[in-house]
Amino acid sequence: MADEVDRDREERRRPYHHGDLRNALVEAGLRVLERDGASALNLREVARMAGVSHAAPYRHFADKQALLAAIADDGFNQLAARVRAAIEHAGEQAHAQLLEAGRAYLRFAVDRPHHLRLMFSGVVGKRAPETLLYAVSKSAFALLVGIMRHGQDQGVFREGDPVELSLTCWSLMHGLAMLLIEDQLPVSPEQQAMVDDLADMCIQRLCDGIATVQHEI
Amino acid sequence: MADEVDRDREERRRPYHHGDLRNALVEAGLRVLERDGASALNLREVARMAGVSHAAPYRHFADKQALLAAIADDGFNQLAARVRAAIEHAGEQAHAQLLEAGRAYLRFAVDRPHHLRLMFSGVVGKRAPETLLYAVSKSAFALLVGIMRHGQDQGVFREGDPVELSLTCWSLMHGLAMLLIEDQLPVSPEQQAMVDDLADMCIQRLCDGIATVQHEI
DNA sequence: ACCTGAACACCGTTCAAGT
DNA sequence: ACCTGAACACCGTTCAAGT
Repeated sequence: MADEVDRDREERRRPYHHGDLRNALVEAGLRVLERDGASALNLREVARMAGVSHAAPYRHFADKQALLAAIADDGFNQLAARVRAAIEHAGEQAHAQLLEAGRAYLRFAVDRPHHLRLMFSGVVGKRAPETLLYAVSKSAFALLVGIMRHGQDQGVFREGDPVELSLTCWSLMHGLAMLLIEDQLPVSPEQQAMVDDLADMCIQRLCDGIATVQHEI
Repeated sequence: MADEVDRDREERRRPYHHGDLRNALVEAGLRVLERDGASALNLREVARMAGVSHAAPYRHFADKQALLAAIADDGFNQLAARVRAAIEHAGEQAHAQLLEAGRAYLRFAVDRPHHLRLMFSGVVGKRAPETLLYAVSKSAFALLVGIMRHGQDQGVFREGDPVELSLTCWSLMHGLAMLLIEDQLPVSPEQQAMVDDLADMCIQRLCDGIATVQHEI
C-alpha cells in the first residue's frame, strides 16, 4: 500500500520529461477502460493519471482514436498470447487444443469485457489490410488455422478448407463471448466454471454437428 | 426531391407542440447513427434534426443513454421481424428455415452495421431481466428455439436441449455478423451474394460437424 | 403538459510559449 | 524534442421562464 503510493508519487514527480509517456498513456487508458467502460474513457483523465497536462498526449497520438487504437492493439496482443499459451498447455490432441483455445478466448472476454468490446467496436475505424491491428488479429487467427490443419493430419477433423473451418470456429467463439459479456445468455460471466462449460458445449456441438443427415448445399 | 424538402419544412414548422417528438427523436437518431456512426451521435444534433431545442429531448428521455436504449430497442424489433419473415418465407423444412434465418441476421448486420453494434455494445448498460430490451431479444431467440424443436420433430436435427442448440447457432451467426462488419473476414460486407454464401457455409459446417469421430466431453 | 434560452461543467483539439 | 497553459468550439445536463 505505502509502496504503491510512493511509486505513484515518484512517477508523478519525474520532472518534465516523462520516461515513456506513450506506454504510460496506454496503460492508464487500459485502467480507466476496465474500471469505467469505454464511454467514460477520456483523454484528459488519462493524461491526469499519467501526471501530464491534457495536451501532452498529442505528442504521441494524433487524436483520441489513435490512443483507442493503441489500446485495442494491446488487447489483440494479449488475446493472442493467451490463446497461444492455452494451446501449448493442451498437449498434442487437436481436439483438446480447440477446447482450450475456446476457453481462453472466453476467459479473456470475461476478464476484460470492455477491452474486447473496444477491440471489435468500430472505434478504430476502417482499417487497411496492411495495418498492424489487422496483422495481429490475423496472427491469432493463424493459431486456429494451425489447429485445424493439425487435426486434419491426425484424422480427427473433417477434410475441407482449414480457413473455412477456422472461420466458423472463430465466429462461434466470438459470438459466444460477445453475447456473454452483454448478459444475453442465461449464464453469468462471473461463474468461471459455467463459462468454461459453455465454451466446451458450443465447440462440442460444432464438432458433432447438429443435423442427423448431411445436406447438400 | 422537392417533395422531401416540403415535408421536412412542414415538420419543422409545426409550432411548439411536436406531434410525436419521442418517435421523431428515435428516427432522427437512427438516421444519424447509420450515417455517421455511434461516436458521432449526439443529442443536440438529433434535437436539431427533429426541429426542437437541445433541451426538448429531456421531456422524453432521462438522458442520452435512454435515447440510445430506445434506438437499440427498435433494432431488436426490426431484427426479430426480419428473422420471422425469413423463416416464414423458407417453407416447412427446418434446415431451410435455419439457413434463411441466418442469412436474414447477416443481412441486417450488413444493412445496419452501426445499429447492430449499438444493440450489442454495452451502451445500454446492464439490464435487469425484466427489461423490454431483454424480452425482445429473447423473442428473436424464441424463433430459433422453435426451428430447433421443429427440426427435432422432423428427425433432421439431433436430439438434445433445443436451447443449447439454439444458443450455439445464435453465437455462430452473431459472431459472424460482428466480425464481418468489423472487416475482420476476407469478405467485403458490400458483396451480398458472398455474405449469403458465408452464412450458408457456417451453418452447414455446424450442421455437418467438423469432427470425424464423436468425442466424449 | 410541453418546450425554450441561458448557464455550467467538461471534453477534444490547437497553438504560442516555455524548458 | 517534449511539455504547459490559455483558448475555442462543442456537448450533456439543468432550470427558471415561457406558451
